Amino acid sequence: MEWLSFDRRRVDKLVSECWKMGRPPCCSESSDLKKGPWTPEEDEVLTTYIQKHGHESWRALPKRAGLNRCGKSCRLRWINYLRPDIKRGNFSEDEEILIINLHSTLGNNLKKIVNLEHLHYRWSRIASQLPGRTDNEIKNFWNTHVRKKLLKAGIDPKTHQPVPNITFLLDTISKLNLPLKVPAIMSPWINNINDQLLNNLLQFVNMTPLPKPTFLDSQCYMEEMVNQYAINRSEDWMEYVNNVSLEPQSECDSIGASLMGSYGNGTEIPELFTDLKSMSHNLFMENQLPGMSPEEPMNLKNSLESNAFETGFDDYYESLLKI
DNA sequence: AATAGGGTCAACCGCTTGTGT
DNA sequence: CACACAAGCGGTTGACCCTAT
Repeated sequence: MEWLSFDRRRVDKLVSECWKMGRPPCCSESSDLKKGPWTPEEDEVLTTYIQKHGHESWRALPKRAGLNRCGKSCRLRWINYLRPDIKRGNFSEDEEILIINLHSTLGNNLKKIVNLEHLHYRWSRIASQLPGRTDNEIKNFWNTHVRKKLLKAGIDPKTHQPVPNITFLLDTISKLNLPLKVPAIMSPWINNINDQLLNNLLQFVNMTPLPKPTFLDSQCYMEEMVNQYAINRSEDWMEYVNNVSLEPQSECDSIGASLMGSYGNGTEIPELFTDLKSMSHNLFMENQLPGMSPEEPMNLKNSLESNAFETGFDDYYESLLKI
């Protein structure tokens, strides 16, 4: 029970620290300090106090100023809203371009190279280049405007690279003339055709490119999953998958799991199709790929739903290529 | 007119980093 | 070096607003 002891150590540490200090942590839930939107009166009190005394200690500030808020809340309110040099209003086109440029250069600083989930954008560093704008404001602007704009233009907002086009990928696959023992779209994983195609497919499935250092690992991982499943074909396989060192993307898991089902003797095709259908549905209806015409997702979905079970792999594959 | 759904953004939460002792 | 505390940071939430039906 390693995971349990880890959590417990952490919790014990926090609890003992609280007892030692003889007070609850800042902004604890049990505290009766006010939360939520600030009133104009509170703003006035905070502004007046800071203009008169500054903010050398945020923790001590609310008590001295007579505010029933925690220091953290006061700090946020001052920095993001009350500061006199705050520039309010819409972002200009120049600001937007600058944000995108800064995001592409500063944004890819990886805190931990090994895991994309830990990719942190340096909003504060970006904000420091835009006088009067706060990191919070830029972060919101990015998430609500710029991100969507880039996606619409077919650019991955995380990498600033063009997103691979599904039609192009299917066309490429069709030229490879693969045996259709498994759905052709899945073949690259087990046939090891070429790295670029596999990478494109992984990008397509995950919506973002895999980090370069782990790409080959992902390929080996997929192949190893196939081998392990072919050898064991038992519930132990899931245990194996859960214990490998490389963390797979969840979508890859789903494809891998589907692929495993058909790899050994091909008797689990219906399950494979079920997974493919739901996977395709999720990919095309929920995460609509940028750069596609509006009809494409629906066409593919219809094609999958109407053809997959009745006509078998070859027709299914053909129907994909016709889109 | 009512309301469902989506967009926006201020504020919060939890974790990390920096600093002083 | 270890610890305690403050401050900073990025991700997420939820209230509010607008628009389409």
